[in-house]
Amino acid sequence: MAKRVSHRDSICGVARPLDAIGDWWSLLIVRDAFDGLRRFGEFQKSLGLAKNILSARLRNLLAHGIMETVPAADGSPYQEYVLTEKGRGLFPLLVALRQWGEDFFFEPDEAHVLLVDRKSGLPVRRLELRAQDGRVVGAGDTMVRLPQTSPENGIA
Amino acid sequence: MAKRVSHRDSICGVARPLDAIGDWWSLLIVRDAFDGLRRFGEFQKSLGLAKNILSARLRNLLAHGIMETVPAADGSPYQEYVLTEKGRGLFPLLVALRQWGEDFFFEPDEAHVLLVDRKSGLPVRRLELRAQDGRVVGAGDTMVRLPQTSPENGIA
DNA sequence: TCGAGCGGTTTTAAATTGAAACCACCCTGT
DNA sequence: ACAGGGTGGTTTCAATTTAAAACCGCTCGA
Repeated sequence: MAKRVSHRDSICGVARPLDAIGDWWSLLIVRDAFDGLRRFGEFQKSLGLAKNILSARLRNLLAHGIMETVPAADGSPYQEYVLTEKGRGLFPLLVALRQWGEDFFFEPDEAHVLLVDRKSGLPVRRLELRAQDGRVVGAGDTMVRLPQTSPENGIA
Repeated sequence: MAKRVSHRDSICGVARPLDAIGDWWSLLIVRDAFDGLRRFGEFQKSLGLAKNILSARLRNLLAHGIMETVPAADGSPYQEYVLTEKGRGLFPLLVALRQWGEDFFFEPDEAHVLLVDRKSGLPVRRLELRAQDGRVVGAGDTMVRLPQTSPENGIA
């Protein structure tokens, strides 16, 4: 469960969150939670994974503060799993993943779900990274700056 | 290697790309590739993973068209691994992951790398999802529309 | 009080991971 | 020619993780 990462990775800002999510199942659970699923059985039916795995993944998400349990909500004596603010912070990541999937994993004419703005019903725009002045920047237009040392290339 | 996902997932637009990436190591390899790393040994030294694992992950990334091998580049008789356009399409996802990490995985005063605009040297803006009319939309402002059926809630 | 649904845990086999050893190829020096 | 080192892997094997299935306990309604 606790995958050890190198020091370089622990400061890098990418490996640490990856470690918290755990594995892909966790991300699919989070996606379903955004969909409004809350109950153990709902996740299990939606994802089709074994109950012990789901149990372990939920426990991990709870331990990392990505989800939390709330007592009842609709009378039943069971608890429900809901996203915390930290968990809701994963929304852009899921959108990025979805848009990447739309770009490269579906044939142009292949049917797939579409993320639309609830108010207008129109598809949302593409995620774009912008600099402070509003320019859209790509990977090559960015670099990472290390904490106190001199700048260095890449997006590390 | 080939994790089976349900039909619901195969159309969902999230599970399919997840399956292609494979696991977290692959995403760290892609991150390093954005950093300019190209050689087997560079990846291995940077990530500190076993050579057989790196070999398997690179093979998987090649198989999914996320990276490709190019013959030489600098005289050496070896091949190099570079991102394809599909692989470069993962940039927003990595940025989303990084920004989430910055938000929730570092103490306010804790040193961490910063993604900056290369031209201005200033930090990049936050990724924002916008509707066609330019409004910033969050998870609750969106829904998914299935291919030919009636609309349905959630971000599925 | 019986049974069913829900939410797990335990058990067990199978698959995956990862460390280390091994190997092949090319280049360099002598 | 050939010894040695760097690079890029594959193979081997033990240990961990995964996953399916059985089991368990609780609550509720009949």
